[in-house]
Amino acid sequence: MAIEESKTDSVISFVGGRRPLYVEVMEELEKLIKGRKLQPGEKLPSVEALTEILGVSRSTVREALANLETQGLIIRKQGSGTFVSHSMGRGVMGGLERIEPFRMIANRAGQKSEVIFRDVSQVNPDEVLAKSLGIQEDDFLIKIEIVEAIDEIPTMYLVDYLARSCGGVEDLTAWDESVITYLVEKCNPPLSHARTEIFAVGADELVAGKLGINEGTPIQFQSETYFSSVGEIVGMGYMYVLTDHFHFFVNRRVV
Amino acid sequence: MAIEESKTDSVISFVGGRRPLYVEVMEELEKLIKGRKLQPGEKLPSVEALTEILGVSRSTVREALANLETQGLIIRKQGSGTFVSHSMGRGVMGGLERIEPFRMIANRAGQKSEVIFRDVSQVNPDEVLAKSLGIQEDDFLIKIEIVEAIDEIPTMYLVDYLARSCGGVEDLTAWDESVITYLVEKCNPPLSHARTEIFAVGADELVAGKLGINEGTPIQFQSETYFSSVGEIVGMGYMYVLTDHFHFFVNRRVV
DNA sequence: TGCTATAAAGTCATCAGACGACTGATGTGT
DNA sequence: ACACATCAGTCGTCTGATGACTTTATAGCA
Repeated sequence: MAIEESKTDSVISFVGGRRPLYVEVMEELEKLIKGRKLQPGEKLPSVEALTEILGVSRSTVREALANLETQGLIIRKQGSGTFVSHSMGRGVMGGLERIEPFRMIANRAGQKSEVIFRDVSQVNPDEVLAKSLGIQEDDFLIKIEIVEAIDEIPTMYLVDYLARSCGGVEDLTAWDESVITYLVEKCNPPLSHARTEIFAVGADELVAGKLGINEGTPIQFQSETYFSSVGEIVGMGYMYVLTDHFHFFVNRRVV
Repeated sequence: MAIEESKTDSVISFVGGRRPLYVEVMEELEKLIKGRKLQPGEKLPSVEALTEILGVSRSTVREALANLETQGLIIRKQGSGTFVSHSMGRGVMGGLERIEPFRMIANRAGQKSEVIFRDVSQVNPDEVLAKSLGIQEDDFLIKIEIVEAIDEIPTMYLVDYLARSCGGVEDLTAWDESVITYLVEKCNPPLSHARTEIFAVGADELVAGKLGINEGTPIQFQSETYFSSVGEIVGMGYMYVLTDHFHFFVNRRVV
């Protein structure tokens, strides 16, 4: 079935129309699982049944299921069926292994995040940044500073540095969503993956001031490198998180 | 092609013989990528070519590729080809998103880890553990305490609690590799995935004593839940890490 | 009745072949 | 020099058939 035809035949609605069908199927099933229409441990409809329900072929269903299994959402058992993983217990959140706007993660955890400080400026990179991003020290970068509050408590101080190719100060100033969203939607090539290093440190004067805490307070420090879909480094982010009221988690899998 | 027949027809060698074929294909390709036979950014043989090379069908190759893409090892582009991800840059390390013995992670980072304290005992669960593991408080668990040193500096204090079904005190005492390895290789059903929550806290008296640091020193605290391949919780781990000499990182991906 | 062995149904795994859709390069005409 | 058409390569999707494994139902026997 061609994609164009399937717009009418398939239960699945196509928004972009460009993405592979199996991705749509994945998202559809993901919604069911995360929306608790399917309980942990529950058996999914058989592949045959899903082809009926979703209006796509077996191959497509199977490819979607394969991916969901790799993501740990489901477990397939030959001869038996496909089941929702028990690890999808409470909340079914995506962990740090996924790149998502902070606000989205917080919301899913049932907490309300709010930007209480934001500043965009143009700066020259220091030695470390220049080396990381592969540019000269007399080149410039966009610097975005953000302080987020969770339930009205300042919880996160975030500093992002983006390569010039991602846009100008005006673009980022005008942008009223997250930096992540900007990198994914407005950059070309778009943000594809990142590497985050995680430390525990004592808050220094700057951070303590931003978050309204005492110097030396234990705080989580994350250093993040942003990669575009072609593998270039497009930016770096530094994050200071007070884990008293909010914390991150990671879903891990045996190789 | 049946699995039995493919033993002779396929390039892939079957060790267990029980696992799905596409898993074998995945491992084969993974080896190529990690062994740097295929450089980051390099184009993989086409699906058609791979069916030839590996002696399996198109569907199987595609399912393997789908999974590898979800794992972030490769990127597929319709009409263009399949490419090794650039994130496989230096060293091809797995981050926290993969479950691996601590020592393996440390070694890859060029650091030498050593167990300087280890104790195995049998304990009753407290309320939290009993609830998490779904057992009674008068049931019992295996408790494993470990202190690891990196380059001879005590860096990590690890406490694991395993369900009784995983084995007895003797088994764990005799086991001279990591707890992770034990859960993967000796448990039935084996360890499949885990969820780790990450905090920054000040070291309490116990931890400070174990690691030889001052009370209140900023330290990373990880709380981990182990899931078996059938989705049951098989254990929990608590980890205190001094991030001065060693730290973890996470590879993140856009949806 | 109660147990066991066999049969059947259900489901995932794999194979094979076909065609559509997209990308990138090449070539052609203005 | 530029815009457009063409074409080969490759991934995406569909279909039908068969194998392997699990679970359930059934038949037979003690």
